[in-house]
Amino acid sequence: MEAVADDDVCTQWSETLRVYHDTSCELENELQARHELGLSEFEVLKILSRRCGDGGGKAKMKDLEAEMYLSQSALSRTVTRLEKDGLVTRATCDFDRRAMFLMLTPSGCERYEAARPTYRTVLERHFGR
Amino acid sequence: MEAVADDDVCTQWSETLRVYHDTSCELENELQARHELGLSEFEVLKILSRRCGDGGGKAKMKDLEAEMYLSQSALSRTVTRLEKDGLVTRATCDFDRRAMFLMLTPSGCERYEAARPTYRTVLERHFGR
DNA sequence: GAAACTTACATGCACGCGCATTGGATGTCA
DNA sequence: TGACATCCAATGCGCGTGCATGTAAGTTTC
Repeated sequence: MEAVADDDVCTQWSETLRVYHDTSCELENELQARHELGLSEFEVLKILSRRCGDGGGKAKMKDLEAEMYLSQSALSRTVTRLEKDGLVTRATCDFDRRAMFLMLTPSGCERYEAARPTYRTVLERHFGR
Repeated sequence: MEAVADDDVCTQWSETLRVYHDTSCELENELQARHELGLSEFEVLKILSRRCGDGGGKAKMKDLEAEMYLSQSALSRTVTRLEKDGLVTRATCDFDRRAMFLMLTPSGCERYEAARPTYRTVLERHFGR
């Protein structure tokens, strides 16, 4: 019974790999095609919109980093992209001028809300009932 | 009950993301540090070694591609890397000169066998009992 | 059997990632 | 106060990936 467990971990890993790749590819493609958003970009918007409900969620970079599976540098550039697209604004923090606050712009909020159904649909296709 | 299902798919996806990232990062790091192998490289060796048991498994590129979550171009380059390291050899197929056969070299076989315990250990740490 | 199509693999290219480093701000200790 | 460690974010760099394309070899159609 213990020997069989070896096969199990491989199988579980293969299955995880399959689900991850299928889902992330489709998410990436759909979000890009329909909303001009990468998956990382979307995830940032998602967290920001959760942060402060509606009307401009804000969060520090460090907090975002902790909630995402993205390195500090990758996150920094993702935010740069979002900022360039006008979906997010950076603001220095008064209390700690090393830190940066992020704020969702109205346009960012709008884009996120538009993309959310696409996101859900894809997830439901892969995990749904 | 149906409304809750929406939360479920997100949760399932988050969980998949977490497991995938944690596991693949650790696999990548451990394989690289201990055996100078990337995860993609290892997966190719793994399939090849399964293909024909011991003594030089061989397979066509197309078959490999079908078994991996890797684009055709990425696979081609992965094999180039493996070939450069002497772990694999390319051979043109007599019957179809477009196709390439891949063969595990003794060195490749050895490297794979050495790396396998590392691979298993990591998987067991993440999926085990 | 020649032209049109398809298939297998390699390669140019752009992009996003992680690692390491940098630069500026903050905290600490003597 | 001055020296040093720590922290936050940005950036240089190299790498692996996917997409689009190129090239050569097989297949189909007439």
